[in-house]
Amino acid sequence: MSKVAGSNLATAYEPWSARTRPPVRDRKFVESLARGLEVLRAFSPTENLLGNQEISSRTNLPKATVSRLTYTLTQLGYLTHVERLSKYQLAPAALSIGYSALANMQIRQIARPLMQELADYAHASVALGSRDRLNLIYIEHCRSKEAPMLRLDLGSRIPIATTAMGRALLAAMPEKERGFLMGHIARREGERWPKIRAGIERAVEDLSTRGFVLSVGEWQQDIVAAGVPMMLAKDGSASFAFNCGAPAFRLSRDKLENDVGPRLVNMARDVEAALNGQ
Amino acid sequence: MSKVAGSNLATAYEPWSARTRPPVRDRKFVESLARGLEVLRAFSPTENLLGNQEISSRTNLPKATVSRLTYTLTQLGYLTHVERLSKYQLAPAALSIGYSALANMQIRQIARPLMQELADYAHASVALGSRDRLNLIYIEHCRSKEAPMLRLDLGSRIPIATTAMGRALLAAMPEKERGFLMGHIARREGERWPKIRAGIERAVEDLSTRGFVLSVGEWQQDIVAAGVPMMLAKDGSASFAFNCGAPAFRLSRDKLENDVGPRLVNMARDVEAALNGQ
DNA sequence: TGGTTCATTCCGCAGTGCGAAACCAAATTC
DNA sequence: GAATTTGGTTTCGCACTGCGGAATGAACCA
Repeated sequence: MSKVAGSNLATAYEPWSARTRPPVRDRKFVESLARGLEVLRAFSPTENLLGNQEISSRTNLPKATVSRLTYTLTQLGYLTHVERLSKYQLAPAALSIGYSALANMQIRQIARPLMQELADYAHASVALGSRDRLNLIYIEHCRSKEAPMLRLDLGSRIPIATTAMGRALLAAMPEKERGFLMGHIARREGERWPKIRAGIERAVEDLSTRGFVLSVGEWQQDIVAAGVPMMLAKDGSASFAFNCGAPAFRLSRDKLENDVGPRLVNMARDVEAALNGQ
Repeated sequence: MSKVAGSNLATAYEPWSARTRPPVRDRKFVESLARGLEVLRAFSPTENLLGNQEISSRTNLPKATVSRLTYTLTQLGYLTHVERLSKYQLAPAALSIGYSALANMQIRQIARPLMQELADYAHASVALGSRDRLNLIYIEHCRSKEAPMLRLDLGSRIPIATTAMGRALLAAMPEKERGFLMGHIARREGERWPKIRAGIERAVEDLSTRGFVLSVGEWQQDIVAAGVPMMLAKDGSASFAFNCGAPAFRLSRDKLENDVGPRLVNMARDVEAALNGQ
């Protein structure tokens, strides 16, 4: 099945923005559904209030189309129309979808206790994420009691290119797929690309030599973290990654490299084993 | 604007299932988007793995259509196809939408500390929810430290008809809208309707006399809770509700009625004031 | 009053999305 | 191992949906 049209590569669908018009005509693909979802995606924690115009420019969809889509989404309760300055905002219905997703992932139940254990041990934050386009989405997150740090909740998106978790995933995926994603990242980052690229290449290196990768202040100033991938299927689909991180002053690089990193690797192996055992 | 087609009443869109074919032809409404989203909604924490057939029956969409929609949603990363027994499952992308929704609601930041305070005081759970069709969706939730109880996470759905939170909302909405929703509930509940109806009517009564409503074991055996509505706009849109609940053995009915309930009302007023102050 | 900026609505047409039915594949049963 | 069942996918021709450029409307501003 799925003789997939276009540039699909293990569902590495384009992260545009500019949906370059369907090069092949795929009779199975429902365009207007995709467009509608693209509208929902245009919203983010920082860009939370958007007018039709803005949505239109962010998604590259014609104004008239956006108007109809927002109308529909509002009818259905996924958006609310803020009269005051006629813009739209995500509404609760949008939540309900996502959270059914969370409830289903048995990987979370299995991983959580182990993650918490490590978090407590390292006085750090341990998270589990999965890729979505060029981001990672947190699907589980444990923090140590005494170190309430930057609060990333379930569902948060972090970039794939500069974070430990993201690089772990990149480093672990098939060459070809990585190349594909890197292409997109490059296009997006422009200026900063060479540096980012170096980081990724180091990650590939690190992963093969020590089993985990690092990000030391490369995503957020003063945050250090280690990352470990976990590929559940050999084809690269169903892939997750863990990170373990903390503010630099709380977690020395030495400890990260020689203690926490290796433990994170073990933890990932344990989760993997438990999952296969199931 | 929004000379709305069909039976829309303050976005009280049908909770079907059976989308009775658009009686009026609404040129603005994008049907296939609605259908695609309906497919996503078919999944729930309990029904987490669905095949095309099952989706088809749950949504009343023809097989062929569902096939195309699931194909599309999979392409986009909202569903994953579980090879093993060819069914679909919600994927992380579904999460990311919901998360952005949460992050935006300033009501949460304002309400949280007050909610936590009450939760601690009452050794109970305090939640804030908003309506979505015939459910409520938790958008904030605080529990007392020493009473880890049934774990309802953000995004959980609870029924509107039997819970304190739901009835609070029902009781507070305009007569006409309530009637409309009750019609749907009735149709859905069949047998149980008379009892449920009585509960709702008592809620209307309770709300006007004491400002809060109760649900004593009517949703879950042994769970007692009080509920208070909060209407932000006079038109009934943008409406939320709070609850405060606990296992029966931990919270006596007396305390609920005479202490916790009134406090919950005060809390809601405070939040309201703070929001208007903003 | 004329110039901006946005949203909505029009309207004719292209082509998408539809869905009954045919087709397949895998698992069961006889 | 043929026949049935159960689900998923594909076909195919057509209706009508959804499209989008352009016109219209509605605020706001100077």
